[in-house]
Amino acid sequence: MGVRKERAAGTEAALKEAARALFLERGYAQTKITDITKAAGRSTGSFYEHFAGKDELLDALLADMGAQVDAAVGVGDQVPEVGDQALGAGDRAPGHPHAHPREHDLADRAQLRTHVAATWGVFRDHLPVVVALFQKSMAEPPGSGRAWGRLLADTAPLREHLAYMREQGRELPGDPELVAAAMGAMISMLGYAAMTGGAGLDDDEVVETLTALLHRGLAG
Amino acid sequence: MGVRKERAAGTEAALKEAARALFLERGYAQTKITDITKAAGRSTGSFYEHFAGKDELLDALLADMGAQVDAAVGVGDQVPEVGDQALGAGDRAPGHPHAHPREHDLADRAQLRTHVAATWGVFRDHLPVVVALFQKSMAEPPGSGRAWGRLLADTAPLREHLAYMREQGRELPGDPELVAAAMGAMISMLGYAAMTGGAGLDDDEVVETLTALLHRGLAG
DNA sequence: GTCTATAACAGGATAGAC
DNA sequence: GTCTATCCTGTTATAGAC
Repeated sequence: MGVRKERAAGTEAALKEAARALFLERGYAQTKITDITKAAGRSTGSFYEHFAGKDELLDALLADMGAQVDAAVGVGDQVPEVGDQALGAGDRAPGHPHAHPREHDLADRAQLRTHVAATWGVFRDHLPVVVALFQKSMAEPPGSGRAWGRLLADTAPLREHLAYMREQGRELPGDPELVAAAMGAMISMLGYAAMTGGAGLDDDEVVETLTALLHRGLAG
Repeated sequence: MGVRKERAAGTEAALKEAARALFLERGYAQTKITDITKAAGRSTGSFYEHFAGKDELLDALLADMGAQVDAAVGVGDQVPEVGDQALGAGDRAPGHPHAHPREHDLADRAQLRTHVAATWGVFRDHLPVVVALFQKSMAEPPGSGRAWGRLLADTAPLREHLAYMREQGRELPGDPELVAAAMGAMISMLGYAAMTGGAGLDDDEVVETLTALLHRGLAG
């Protein structure tokens, strides 16, 4: 962190960092490759030396995020699936390493809260990437139906938890798949809106509120 | 409906209809003006005789939708605000005519269901426009914070209901504004995903499930 | 690896005849 | 009002020197 920035960090890192900042500020589609190179202080030609295009850059950012999330939660540890649920599990590398126990009881307030908080935390910690991913997925052809497929995929672990609950005789508000999708939709959409614009919002308060709402909703 | 289509219906109507179909199929951003004119069997130049651009075309579609929704619910009638809540209330014409009673009790299952069903119905009945609006708003610069502002605006009536409930001494899962936003986020995101891809989904089942989830969540 | 310059190509919007 | 033809702008991607 000398007078001149850590240019030694490498062009690739500089491009990534610039991209993160711009994706968060202007959005994915609005950020042109030349914007990124300009912000990073590099040339257009140099960009293509490192990435085949904007999509591939986002892939790289996604991989970085995946690695950090994995490192943060540890393999086989708790609530890793909510990280996936945040968005992008479908786009993630092959074979998600998380073999997650379906016995987590979401009717238990503490466990539910942990799940909600984990998702919220991933949003918070990787906002630029999550935002870019979200925007990109929302720009897809509606007719493809991929939004639904993604939502189902991202909430699959949640669905498993709910299915297990039902097997235990607990009464749910509806089909586990649908309820899981509804929960995921709520958290991700609210997360996107709140974190890109909810200035005075306290993360704990939001997690607390969502937990309360869903806890009552699920446990009755 | 003769051999050759009702070309007499007018170019403007043809363009609108083509736009609706394409917005739903390919998405708003991906639909080029030339795509619309081609589908409508008109020329590029003709398009600009009727609309200043794609945005203005969407405005026109939105106005049509607004008129239909107003006609359907009647002024001063029940649950018109959920129509707004669906999306776009902020983009709507000045002075929303709906003076909606805040005394609606969302802890009452029937009233809650009516609200949920109304929102869902607007999605269903005006899917192309809602989808286009949704996509367009998600493409905006995240840094502008408009997503949050829109969510708050669209759920304002909901918030009023919740605030009233709280005044009546009922305990909510959290701040009315936040809870309303969460509810709106859930319904709109799930609606988008489900209606653009949830093939075998039954509307009644979804409304029933959402109502159950939220009813428990709010009423405890 | 990095740069400058430029090719290649959308896509939006307009001009002017009919 | 509608058409065809064209202009113009912004962006991606590449070529080729350093």
